[in-house]
Amino acid sequence: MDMQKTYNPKDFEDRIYREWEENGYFHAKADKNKKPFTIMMPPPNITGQLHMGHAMDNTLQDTIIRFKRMQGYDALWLPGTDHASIATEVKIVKKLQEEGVTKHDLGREGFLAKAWEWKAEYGGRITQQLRKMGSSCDWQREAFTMDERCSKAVREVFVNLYEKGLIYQGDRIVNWCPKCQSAISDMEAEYYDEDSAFWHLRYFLADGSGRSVVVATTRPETMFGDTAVAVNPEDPRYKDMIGQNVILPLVNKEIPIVGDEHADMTFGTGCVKITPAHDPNDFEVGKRHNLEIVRVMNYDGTMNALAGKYEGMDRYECRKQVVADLEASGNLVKIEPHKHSVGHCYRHTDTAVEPIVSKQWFVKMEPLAKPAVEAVKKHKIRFVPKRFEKTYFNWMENIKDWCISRQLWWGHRIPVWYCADCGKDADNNYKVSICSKTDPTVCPVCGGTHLLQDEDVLDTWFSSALWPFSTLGFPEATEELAHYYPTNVLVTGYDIIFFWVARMIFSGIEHMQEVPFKDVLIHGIVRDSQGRKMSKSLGNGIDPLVVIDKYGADSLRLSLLTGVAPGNDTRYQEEKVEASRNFINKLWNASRFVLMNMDGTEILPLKKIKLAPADKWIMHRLQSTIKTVTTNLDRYELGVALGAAVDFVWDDFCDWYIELSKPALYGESLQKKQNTLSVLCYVLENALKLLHPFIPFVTEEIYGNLPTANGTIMLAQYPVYDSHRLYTKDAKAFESVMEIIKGVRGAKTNVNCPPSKKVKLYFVTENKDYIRSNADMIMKLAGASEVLFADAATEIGEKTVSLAVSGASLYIPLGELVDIEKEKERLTAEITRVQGEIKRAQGMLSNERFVAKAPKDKVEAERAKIVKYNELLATLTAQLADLQ
RNA sequence: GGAAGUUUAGCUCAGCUGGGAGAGCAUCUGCCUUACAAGCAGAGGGUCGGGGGUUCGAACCCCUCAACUUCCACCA
Repeated sequence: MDMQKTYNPKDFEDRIYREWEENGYFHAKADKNKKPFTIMMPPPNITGQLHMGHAMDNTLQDTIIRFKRMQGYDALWLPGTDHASIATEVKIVKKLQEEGVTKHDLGREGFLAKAWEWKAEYGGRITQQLRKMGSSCDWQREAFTMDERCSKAVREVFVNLYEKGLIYQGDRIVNWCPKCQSAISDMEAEYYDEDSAFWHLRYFLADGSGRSVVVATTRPETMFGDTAVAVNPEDPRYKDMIGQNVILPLVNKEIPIVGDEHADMTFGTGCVKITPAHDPNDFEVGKRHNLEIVRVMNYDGTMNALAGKYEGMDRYECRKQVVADLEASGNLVKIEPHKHSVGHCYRHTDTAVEPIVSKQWFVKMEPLAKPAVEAVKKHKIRFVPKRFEKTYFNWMENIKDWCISRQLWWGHRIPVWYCADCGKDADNNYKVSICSKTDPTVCPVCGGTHLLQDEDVLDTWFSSALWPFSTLGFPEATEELAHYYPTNVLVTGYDIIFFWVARMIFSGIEHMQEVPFKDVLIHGIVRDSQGRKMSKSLGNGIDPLVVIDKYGADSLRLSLLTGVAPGNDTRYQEEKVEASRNFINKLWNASRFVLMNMDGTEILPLKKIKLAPADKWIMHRLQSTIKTVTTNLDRYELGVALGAAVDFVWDDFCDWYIELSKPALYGESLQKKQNTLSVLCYVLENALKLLHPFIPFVTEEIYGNLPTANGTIMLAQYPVYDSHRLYTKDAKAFESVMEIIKGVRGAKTNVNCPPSKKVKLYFVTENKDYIRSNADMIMKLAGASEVLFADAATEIGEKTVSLAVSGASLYIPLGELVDIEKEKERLTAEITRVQGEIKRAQGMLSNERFVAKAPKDKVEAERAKIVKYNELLATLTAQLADLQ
């Protein structure tokens, strides 16, 4: 036994992790004789390192999976990382920029080589961090969204969807980031309010009548792409102009006035310029009226040849110039200040996205969304907490097609080839395209060999969506897939429900014909101590590794789990970590206490011990704690579960039981000592097991020192709630004495009892008779030899005993036992309550429909309640009469 | 415009299907007592955001108002 006086995690955390990993304790063997329990780790992006959010996410998962593993499940927690197409590419480009190189300098292949180097470095860093946290994942099954396994799955899924007609290519308005030079999905655009203006422009009618319409726009530079002006067909102001032409200023082009519902009579001037190539609504209007689509901007945000003399100008510069020119030509009516929100690229937050028409690949969502909604409605998937189902439905029921192509290099390349030999059609599209699971070499039409693969890569979420099965070997029908799929629970933050959770659900249903997980545990985000989001720009992020270095991984984990409720945000505060560390230190020292008193005493199995009342009491408390912790872990109420375990250790075990055990440990009877030590050992061992999922390192370390451990490892077995071990009768008796003691102003005991001294028990109370009548019990339980009374608090000091007693002492400063008036009040209230219950039950029973229709056991339960409460009422009334 | 969440002690937060207002930290008092000063014993501190309602009984259910946060949609 060589435990140090204070807990020092650095002494053992790394060593213990190494032992776990080297001995393969986290490897799930796809054992068919065991029930599987599976969690897929949300793969962190390889863009950098883990932050507090990851720490929280992984602590939750680790706690759950350790719990299940200890319960005997074949528990698989599959780790991995995400290539994070756009995010990573942006980072690499930035790094190259610092070196003075562009990605085009390197070329596609050279760039990808750099990307893989990046992956090796950052991916490795992340997995090291996970180990530091104590994450018990199965490293032998580690996956990466671009490894062979996952890429194969991506290919399979793409081709399947393509063949079903659920993937199509089309010209659509997409959010275009001029900096990434790529399309981004609707969700990747972030909207911020910006101060801008409404430019009111006058367009004259072409008939020379001098009549005009005024359109209001926030993007005057797109006017060159205008192919119509829309007015509401019901609008009396403009009704008669529909069908006529107006002249587009600066370029003197004639465009028609069309009638369309899109124009809101009450908004702006009621006239809208229609620019189908640069606005999603206009695009729709254009389709309805068969308008030409004129794109006037290049993909880098500059104007193209169709903008005439403005060609080559940056979009904002062009805006200025156009406005100036319009003013000069007298077409600018007014400028109205206007605040509106503008989409920005989530990777380049300083860059406004440009809605722009371009050819992209899409997934048709409607047929996929439907069964995905059903699955949740039919409770095949359960969100915890439930309210997030609403968020999910809201999105799924209004879903738009998913733009999956990105004009990037880092990612899964779209498995579509074009035949250069067959050439292009009038619309500049290749005549022949081939979508295939294997790389084609010849054109099936002309037999030519000049095949060109589509340049684009897939949205990074396309591969993440397949994570629950791509990692298990899909499309191969592997044993793992059969055993572990569907997984049990997905743990993630609410910020990612749309991006990821929803897409995994419809992907799982579509490709595996089964939901990917049964439960979705949604947690909040970790904010800083002032409640702000942790972010790079604010510089308020806390590095989990720094915290671990100072306090140890267990303390961090504990602090992240204390008091959390599913779905709620938490704040990171160093004081919480400190408090957690203090608890662990308490546990450490309680363990030291037990081990120090061991002196080579043989530990007996509980069956062979005649338990003293206090022993039975602590066993009873242990059992009910096990029950609370287990049921709450199963409900994903980790905060509640942890709270119960901590309270048990600190309050019941340390503050009471250890104190109560001292007389026996320091007393003369070897038998008593052995018995007590055995119970101490038993309770400690089980407490360690209870806490192990939360704080794995320290519990493992202490466990290794227990004589009962015998070199075994903690993972053995989670304590099982066992009603036979409840010892109800004695425990209840003891508890009632505890009540007596605690009830008198929440007193606690503290025993300071050197060997072979007798214990005197002092009470200061006005209700001596009550104590006397219970004296025997109290003495027995506390191991005291005498019960004495002090007449006043002064006699034993303000608070105590150390003044009054030399040698052994157990002090219990007491005040009033029970305040009679208060007790009367309490009884009266209780009687009212019971009367209420009876009334309620009678009410229910008098309801004929209830009696007729409700399940019989419910009706019986109500009858039983009436009997029970009537008895209770009688005793209460008697008690009240006693007091009078 | 639509939706969700939050509001409980000085701070951070628990409080499960309505039934005695809780924890940690902070503050104050007394203790280096032989597991632990990262500790022990005790104390103070809350009209559970405001108002209304249902109920024998409301932090919890219903209505309403207020403040804060978040998500979605729209923004010519």
